[in-house]
Amino acid sequence: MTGPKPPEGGANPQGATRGLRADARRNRARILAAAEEVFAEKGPSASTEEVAARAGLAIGTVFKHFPTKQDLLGAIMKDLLARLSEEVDALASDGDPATALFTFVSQTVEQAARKKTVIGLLTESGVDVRVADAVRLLHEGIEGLLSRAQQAGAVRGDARPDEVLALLTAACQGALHAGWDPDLQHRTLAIVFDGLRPR
Amino acid sequence: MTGPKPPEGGANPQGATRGLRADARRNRARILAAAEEVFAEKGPSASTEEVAARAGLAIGTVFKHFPTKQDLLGAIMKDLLARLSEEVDALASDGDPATALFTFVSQTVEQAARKKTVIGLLTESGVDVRVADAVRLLHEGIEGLLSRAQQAGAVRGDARPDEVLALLTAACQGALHAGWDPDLQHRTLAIVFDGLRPR
Amino acid sequence: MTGPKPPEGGANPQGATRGLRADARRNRARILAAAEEVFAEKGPSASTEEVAARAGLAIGTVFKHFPTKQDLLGAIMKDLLARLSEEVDALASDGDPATALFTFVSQTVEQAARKKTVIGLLTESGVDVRVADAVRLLHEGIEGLLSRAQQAGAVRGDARPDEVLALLTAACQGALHAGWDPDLQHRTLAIVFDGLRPR
Amino acid sequence: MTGPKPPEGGANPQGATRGLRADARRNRARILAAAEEVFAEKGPSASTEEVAARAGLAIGTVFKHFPTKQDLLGAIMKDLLARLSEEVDALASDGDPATALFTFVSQTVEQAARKKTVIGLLTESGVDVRVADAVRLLHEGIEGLLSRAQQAGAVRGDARPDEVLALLTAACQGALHAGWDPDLQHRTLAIVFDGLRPR
DNA sequence: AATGAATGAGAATTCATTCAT
DNA sequence: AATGAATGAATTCTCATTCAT
Repeated sequence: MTGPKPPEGGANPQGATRGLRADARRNRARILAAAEEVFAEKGPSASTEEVAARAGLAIGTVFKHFPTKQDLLGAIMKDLLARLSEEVDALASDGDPATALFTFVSQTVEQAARKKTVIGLLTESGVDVRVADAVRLLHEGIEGLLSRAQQAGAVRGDARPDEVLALLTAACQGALHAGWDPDLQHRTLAIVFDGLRPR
Repeated sequence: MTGPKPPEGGANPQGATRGLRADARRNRARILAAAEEVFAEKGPSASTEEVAARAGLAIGTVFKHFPTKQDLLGAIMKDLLARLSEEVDALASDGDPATALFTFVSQTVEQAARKKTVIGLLTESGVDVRVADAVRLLHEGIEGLLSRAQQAGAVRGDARPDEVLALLTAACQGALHAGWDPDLQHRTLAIVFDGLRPR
Repeated sequence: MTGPKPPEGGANPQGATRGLRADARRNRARILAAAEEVFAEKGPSASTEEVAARAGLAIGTVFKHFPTKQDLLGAIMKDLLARLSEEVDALASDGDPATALFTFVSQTVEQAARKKTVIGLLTESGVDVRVADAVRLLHEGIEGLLSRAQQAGAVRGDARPDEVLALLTAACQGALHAGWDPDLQHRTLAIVFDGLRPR
Repeated sequence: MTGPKPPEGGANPQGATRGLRADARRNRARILAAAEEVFAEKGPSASTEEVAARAGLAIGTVFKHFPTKQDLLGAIMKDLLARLSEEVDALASDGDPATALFTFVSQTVEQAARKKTVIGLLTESGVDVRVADAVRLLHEGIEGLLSRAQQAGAVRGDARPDEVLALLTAACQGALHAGWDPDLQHRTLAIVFDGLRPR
């Protein structure tokens, strides 16, 4: 036996894609993109078949990459959370501490509305273990943003991270499901931010 | 031929129950109650069969009253909106203008969390005609509550009804899907309310 | 609510069919008959769809009666065992003790070959609880037949019931899967019966 | 161009392995061994993928050697029959004529039970052409064993080879599917052997 | 030759909806 | 009006087989 020859994938940040052939990795990404779109538009009860069609792949390929629908949903969340964490980190390192938190929230809500992502599912309720780590990561990132904003005097001292996350998810949900237009979105967030400022 | 005995179409607020025999009206109510519970617990993808079982009726009876599942979901929403409107009206007539709006919001969010009702669907996106009226009614009620609160100086003058509704639905969604515990719910709403107060 | 009106099914021996409407009971029987044929011909991996087609019913109907394929297989076995037990009882009450056991075995093997039933699966290995009772019943019946035959001096005294059942199932399997012709079947059983006689 | 190097088609008993490179021949053997195990454990509906995994090879390699699953099953049978024929030959040449037949049957049944091989499929019904030769070979071997035993006075003169094969397959099936324990197996065969002895 | 990703037909199961009783 | 059995399309998941690497 000559043994398998994994294309030694160098330093790849996406753990799940390591050890996959180039084409498989490409398809995996396509599936995730398609799934994010489809589930955002039709909710988590959309069919896996439709995800496959949107990705331009056969249904079997989707199930080969994600053996159950739950796995697929979980992978989307993990991906989404990872992206948000990156944004948090970016803002934390080069943003103005006084506004970085608000920028992050605005940005995320806008994205939720625009890309109709499944952020509504990105919370701790019903999340399986595989996603839990990613959630914790985001928590910590927000915690950092918040404490900086508080030190800068931009946010009241008694606000806690879980409240910020609650407001964030609520706003995303609202923007997503109730179809807020940009103006309404802006005005609504203005009120929320006012609530977060020191009196 | 004796024919059915419509109990005179007097002034019956529940439009859909006019012209039904007493037992049929009772069944209709039972179905709605069961459906609200079931869909709350398992989401809108729960089966109609289960609704029938919970109501102690045969599946055929459910479909006799609500020809499609959509009709059933629509009826629940209408019911829910009607109940909310009633609460608004009650608060408008005998509540303290300065606090009635906040009370209403708190109350509604708490209910959403506790009863896990389908309030998430109670927005204008994707609402069929039959529910539109009920939504408008709630809008108007909130408008009244808001303007009173503003006149009493409890809420900033530049807040608009659609922002309040946006915050309400967002909070309900958050409470519902992210599983806020009572404490988190309270603290989060406190921030929102602070944002609504005059500076 | 008027409540369901089960057609008070009198004295019905088939426990599982009690409380079913006449048409449902008829269909249940049709499904079992079709399933017995199909699984006998193609083995247990034959599709439920084919069973439905053979029964002239929609696939949903089959799954309504037997929620899983396992349930269907289990029901067939139970049925088959019940039928065998009846034959044993009949032979025990009016047959000649000296020959009843051999008659039963011959008869059963012949039937297995002719009707291609799934008798091969009628053993204790991998049998779920629902069938266990039926198996026990058959055991007891054979035990009775055997002890009578021994008392009549037709069968050696040291033969045990489990050996008889083993020979029976083996012969059925052989007849079924190896396609014994009537002559071969007869000659083979003659040898087995000789082995069971006192020396 | 150098081309493949067929290791001269000398006198190789395993027809199918002629003309294969050494590593390919090794893989073929590995696949057969894995397949025998897997199909024994899970029945013929086990997946080819699992066979590949057990063999430590890629699925493509399995299909390269055996273009269809049927081919794989057929090859296993042929292998098994060949092994049985060898045992028959060995017993015929150095065993006691009076007991060789019984030894062979006992041995084979025990193996069937222990290794849960696919012997159940080793009969004439549904056997494809590729296996037919091997079956014929076994027939002849048994015929030899039987006539010797008859000449030695250990088996009744009127027993015919097809009866012996029928009893053998039946016993294997029984042992395999009904899960006979060693004790039951022994007692059951004792009866069968008694039936084969001269009275 | 070997690999393993992709394919897509097929299988089990669910469920909204219809209709005979 | 109510019942609940039947329907069949849709869905999730499996697996034999093909084929680009």
